[in-house]
Amino acid sequence: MIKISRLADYAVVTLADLAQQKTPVSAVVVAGQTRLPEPTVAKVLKLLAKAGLVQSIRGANGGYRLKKSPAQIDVAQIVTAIEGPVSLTACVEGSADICDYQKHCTVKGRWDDVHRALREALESVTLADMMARPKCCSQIKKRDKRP
Amino acid sequence: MIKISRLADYAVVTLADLAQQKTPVSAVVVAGQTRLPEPTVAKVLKLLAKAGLVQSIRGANGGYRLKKSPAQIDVAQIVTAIEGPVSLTACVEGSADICDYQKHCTVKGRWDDVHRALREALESVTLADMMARPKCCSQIKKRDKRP
DNA sequence: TCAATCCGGACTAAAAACGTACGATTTAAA
DNA sequence: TTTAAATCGTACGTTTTTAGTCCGGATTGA
Repeated sequence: MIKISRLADYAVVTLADLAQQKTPVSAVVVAGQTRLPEPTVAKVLKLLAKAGLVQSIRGANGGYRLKKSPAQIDVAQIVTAIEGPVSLTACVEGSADICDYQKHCTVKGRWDDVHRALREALESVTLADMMARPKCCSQIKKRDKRP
Repeated sequence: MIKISRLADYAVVTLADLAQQKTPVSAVVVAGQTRLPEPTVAKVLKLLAKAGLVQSIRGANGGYRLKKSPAQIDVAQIVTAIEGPVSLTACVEGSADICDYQKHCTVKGRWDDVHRALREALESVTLADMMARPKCCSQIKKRDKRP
């Protein structure tokens, strides 16, 4: 299935946590609040900082804080920060990559439309959207373990 | 990066090839025409048949043919046939799966919007769209081999 | 100075994807 | 009726990707 990595999922949770902080918080604190493993949170925050979504403050009392408002951060940015550019296949415009079958490929260059639609979809949902509290349900959902 | 599997990519090429055939063709023939590895093509065709996108005809002179017109087959169907239901994370409505952090997760259930946008994006492009010849470029694009 | 904190890369282990192979089943044609 | 051409289902080994961990170095406030 098409999916994003767990790390990108964590990134959203991490950013949502940061969005609720007034002062910079360390990776350890974020891990504690989100219950995510510390080293992994640290890794995610590093990637987010590199991508410019959060600001890192070094030294004692340092930590991270959002660099933009939640409404300015969309899912595409988050995913890109963690996993690199969104691209479904190797055969994407501008890609330096090339598949071996290109010579005989009849759909050459035709993934671009899909790719564009996907990117727009991811850009249409912001962090603020994802933080909006659902009115009900989620809290009371009962789940089974699968076999 | 968000990406689909190579198998799904092959599926598109395979379907595009089938779309140009008048009579049923075997997996071996499709492999020859597309230059894709035979066993892999066979696997892809099996999956496509199970999903109802192609019709399989067993026995001598058997093979596969499209069950719908290229305009009726969208990318979402193809990807779903190969990789199963499109879902970005475990935390999707209706999923039997559950992540361990759900109790403290502030974005619980909030991937659904993204998920929906993504699915619509994939449904908006059909096989017919992907087979439409680009007016120019693709054919003459020169590429380098990668190192 | 000292302690807290980020930085960057390297490394290991686990999971998924890929490609392949094989025996069973079906069916058209000889 | 026999034979050959196909698909079907499953199982397996390898490769690739992802997740998670760790450590030494750099930065900064107290």
